Amino acid sequence: MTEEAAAAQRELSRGTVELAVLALIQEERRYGYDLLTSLADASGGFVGIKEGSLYPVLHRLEDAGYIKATWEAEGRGKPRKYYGITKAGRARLALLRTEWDRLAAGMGRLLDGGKR
Amino acid sequence: MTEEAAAAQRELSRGTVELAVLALIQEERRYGYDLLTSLADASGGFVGIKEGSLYPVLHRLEDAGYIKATWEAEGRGKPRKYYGITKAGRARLALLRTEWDRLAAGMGRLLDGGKR
DNA sequence: GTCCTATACCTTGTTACGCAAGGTAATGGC
DNA sequence: GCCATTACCTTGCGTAACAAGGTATAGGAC
Repeated sequence: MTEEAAAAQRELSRGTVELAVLALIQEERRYGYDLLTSLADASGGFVGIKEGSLYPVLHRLEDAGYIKATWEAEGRGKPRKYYGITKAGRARLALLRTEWDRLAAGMGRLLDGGKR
Repeated sequence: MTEEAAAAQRELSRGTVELAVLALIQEERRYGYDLLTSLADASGGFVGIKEGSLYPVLHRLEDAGYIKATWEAEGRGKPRKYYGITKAGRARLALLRTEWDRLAAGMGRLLDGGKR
């Protein structure tokens, strides 16, 4: 992957982070550090996020009441902060999902027009 | 459309503006003011852009050598600044299109995983 | 025993995108 | 004469994502 392509990917994926994070947390409870790899995996490597972005996002989502954290020390290593989705989070996820579908459809139509 | 949904749409569509604009200009030469409505139309209303965003984007694209402007006064009204795509612009468009496809596929996979 | 790596949390400062809110100017309808 | 529309533009703002750092624990390498 060229640097230009990577930059383009970064730029395009702006705004998808909240949606991606919520989607993963809804699937099952997650902790931050896990999300770093899970995000890349679940999207096939095309939705990434860096540490410096992730934690602020998680705090933002928690402040908004979309996710809720509980500390868990299971003996191993440092204790982890697990996030679960709330009822409001599910509603938010549904909304973002809808808007994403619309955007994807809109872009598809737009790009398709150029091909025809 | 609620304000929340509109905000979500704005947030998600960040980074798609350059791609959308290039796609439309590649289709046929366009001037700025026309793009304001054409963009919304071509995407079915789900990719929008405001004046305050459009002109900076056009200048950015022109500075980068992706599009090229020519003034045309066809008797009617104020003269228009028509933009055409350059060779570099076509390459850029292809790259963005590829990255967009990947992002859309990645998000699709990620969101699908949550549904199953 | 100490060092390095991986795990796991976090913050501060920067960049740049897109928007809101303005400004300028020409045409045409009423 | 005036207002809406077309058509270009700019300045200032909010904020998202990143880069680059910091803290701390556990476990393996040597």
